[in-house]
Amino acid sequence: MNEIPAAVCPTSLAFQMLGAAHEVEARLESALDRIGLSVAKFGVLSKLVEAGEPLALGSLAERSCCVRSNMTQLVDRLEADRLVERINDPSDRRSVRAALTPAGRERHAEGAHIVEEAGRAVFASLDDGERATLQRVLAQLGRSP
Amino acid sequence: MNEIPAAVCPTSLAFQMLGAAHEVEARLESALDRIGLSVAKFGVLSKLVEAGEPLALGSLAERSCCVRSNMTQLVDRLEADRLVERINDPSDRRSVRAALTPAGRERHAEGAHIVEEAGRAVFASLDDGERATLQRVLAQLGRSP
DNA sequence: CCTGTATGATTCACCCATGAACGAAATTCC
DNA sequence: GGAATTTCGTTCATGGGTGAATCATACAGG
Repeated sequence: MNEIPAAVCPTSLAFQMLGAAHEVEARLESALDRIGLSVAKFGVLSKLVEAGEPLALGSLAERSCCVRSNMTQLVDRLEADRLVERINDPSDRRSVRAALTPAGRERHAEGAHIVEEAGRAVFASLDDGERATLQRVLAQLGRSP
Repeated sequence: MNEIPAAVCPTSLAFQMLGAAHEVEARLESALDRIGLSVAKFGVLSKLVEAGEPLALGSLAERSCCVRSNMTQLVDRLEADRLVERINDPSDRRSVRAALTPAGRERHAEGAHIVEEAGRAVFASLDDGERATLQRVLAQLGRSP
């Protein structure tokens, strides 16, 4: 059976995708909430850990695929949490770099653990092949635009 | 090749999924923006069209998988756009029902057209089999929790 | 030099979403 | 009938996101 799959309605597929992603995000969000992080905050910490050095807010916004004004506020909150610090760039006085604090580095490590767990739970109902297919299809979806 | 797919990292898969959904949502959002709608507003109009009758805000919130306070504001904005109207329920004076206006019904029809187009464009890089697989995997993801 | 122009961050107004607190109305249970 | 409880919508504070406007600084070209 199922040799000739019926054409999939693009509208319902799109909304199904948004719904599923909403579900996944809610699960990560509630897991991270246990250590006072959000998906957005964890994302910023990850970028800083990856980079291995303080990053200008604009660069951070670009890597996070969001606008600069958003990063301003996100870093405001992260700074209030004492997880990052703003430092001035002497070589360009317009620029402000976000630097991880030791607490930020540590919180990111805890977050990475939690996200790994939560991710595993979310995709537990899929077998290895389905996960690989999903990854391939999502990547394809990102490449075309 | 690829007989034994490497295990997929759940963290990166989760973030890839959020990123792809963000992309899809942004495309729908920008398409709907041309007629002054958003994905959230279109969703509410759709629920009202489906139901074929005015719906209480609580019921609308439940069908949209969001909290009631959110629906209050969403209906505020839809009412400001003259696309829905609040009507009192004489049989339960606590209840407020949202009713489509003729403009709302018409705007929904335009939106449905636009979303269909945009959805088709978004998934254009996938073949029929991939779309069917994606749908199946997303459904599976939603069933397990 | 100095006058544009481009770029970095911020502020502001807005949209969407959540949860807690609240008042009003319906229900339940003496 | 009246007290306690539940349910409905709203309001408020907060978090996360966008785009437009603004200010300071850097970087041209004359």
